[in-house]
Amino acid sequence: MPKKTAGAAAKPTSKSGAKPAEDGAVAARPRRERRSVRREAALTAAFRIAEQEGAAGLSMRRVAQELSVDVTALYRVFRDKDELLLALCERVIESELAELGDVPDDEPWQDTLRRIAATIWESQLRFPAITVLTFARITGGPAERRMVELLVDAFARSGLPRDRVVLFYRAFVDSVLGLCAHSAVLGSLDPEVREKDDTTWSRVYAHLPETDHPATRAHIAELTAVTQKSIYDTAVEALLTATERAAAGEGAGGAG
Amino acid sequence: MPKKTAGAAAKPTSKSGAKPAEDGAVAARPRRERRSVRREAALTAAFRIAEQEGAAGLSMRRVAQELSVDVTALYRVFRDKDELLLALCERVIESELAELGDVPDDEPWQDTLRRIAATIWESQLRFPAITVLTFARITGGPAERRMVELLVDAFARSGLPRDRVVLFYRAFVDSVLGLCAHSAVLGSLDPEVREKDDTTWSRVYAHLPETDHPATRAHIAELTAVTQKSIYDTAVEALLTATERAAAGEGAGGAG
DNA sequence: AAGAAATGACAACACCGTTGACAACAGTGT
DNA sequence: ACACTGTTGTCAACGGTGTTGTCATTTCTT
Repeated sequence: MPKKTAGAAAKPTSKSGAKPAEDGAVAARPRRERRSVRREAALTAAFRIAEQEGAAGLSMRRVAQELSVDVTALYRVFRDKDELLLALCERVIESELAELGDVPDDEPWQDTLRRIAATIWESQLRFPAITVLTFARITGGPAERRMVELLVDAFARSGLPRDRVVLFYRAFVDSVLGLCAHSAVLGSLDPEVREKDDTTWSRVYAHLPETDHPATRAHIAELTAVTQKSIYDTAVEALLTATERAAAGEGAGGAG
Repeated sequence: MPKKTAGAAAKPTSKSGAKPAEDGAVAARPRRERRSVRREAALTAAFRIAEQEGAAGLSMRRVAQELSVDVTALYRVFRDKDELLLALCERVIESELAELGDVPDDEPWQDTLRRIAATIWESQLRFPAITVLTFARITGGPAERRMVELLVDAFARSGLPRDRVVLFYRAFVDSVLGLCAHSAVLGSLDPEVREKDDTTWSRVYAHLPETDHPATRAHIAELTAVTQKSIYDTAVEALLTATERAAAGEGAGGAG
């Protein structure tokens, strides 16, 4: 196992690396800019690879090759692959925020959440590989923080008490991300495996003896016809309705 | 990429391999038994490895080593790693079915679904590595078929029309599996990364300037306190309630 | 110009999934 | 007893992965 030397995480370079926070060093800028450009280039290259060759094709060597650079040079910019993945995730959230635009003050919180859910779904469709690779990870970056703020604010507008706000907020985001990841896995599998899974329904389940699996057999047509998006929408609406009902109940009955 | 020769999937040995279905060949049994035993042993070994060393530690070589056998011998039993993973997934579903027991005829469909959701959650807790590895895959095996039958039957008992049955059924299973996978990822990460992600909330989000992220800041205590299980239960109940309401609506207003 | 810092490239390590060629063994038909 | 066949296991190897150490080169600071 390529064990990461956690002890070295208190990296000796961190002391000098922490310094650029002071804005006085104007002359230090050009270097930073160059490195930043490399970082951007690496990310866009990684995006293109992930889009075209799927999650399996997104390797450090492949990204470096796309930049006509040695692999190890990439490790000067990203400490490890995980950092690159989180940066990609951060970028996806940025694009989602851009597509989302501003949230009008008078927009109902349900509509805000519907728009967010739709936007996340679309970016999952665009970059399934990145969705599946960064599923359930936390970047801690500014874009993610902004997205969290939008979501928590929307749920807070429902009027629920704080503990219920975070409960429904987490149920919402975790479900949304889980469903997107589910769909993304299906969309980013090797074509061969993908076909295998896809046709499993019709191959296996269509030929079940009626005696053993009557319910499945009775719904086989609908099972093969249902779409991922309709499933997603159903789950999202269920969570919104549950939040609405909880808000109505708490608002009528209890404390603020 | 180690491309799989899909053409060879129509393997020439399949003709002779299909024969053992005939029970007349009694002498051929010992061979099958030996192989079956090896298969079982490999699966239990894989389970132990997955449980103790996580998803990253579960490799073909590692399983073979656990059996004191060369790696390539494993490839006589499992065509590739994917087949081993699907077999593991099947086994997990089997254990879930066993823990689930029989479904009483008079059990309300909501309770059936609650019991299933609880069982899936528990097995996710036990084997997070396998959950994350087989997330969103279809085994097509008997255990999975039985589980599908139980779920579809439960939703059918709600009285919804067939297309709505499969819609809510899929929304339910996909959400449940997605949420379990979400939690399993958190539970099966490298301890180092896991801690990084875990503490991100308190590290990053606790120090946000109030002006930029007021809603997040206002809910920081609740955000760090909420548990994965309570999130899971909230989502499950939301989906059940949505199904109930849909059933009530359809039953009162519309077609049968 | 001298020194320090950043950056890139080469080689290498320890893994991974997978395949092909070959040897040992079981049981079968002659 | 013999060759034949099918199963199971071992050895070596291929191409791939993430990652590190070492060294040279460029770039910036002083």
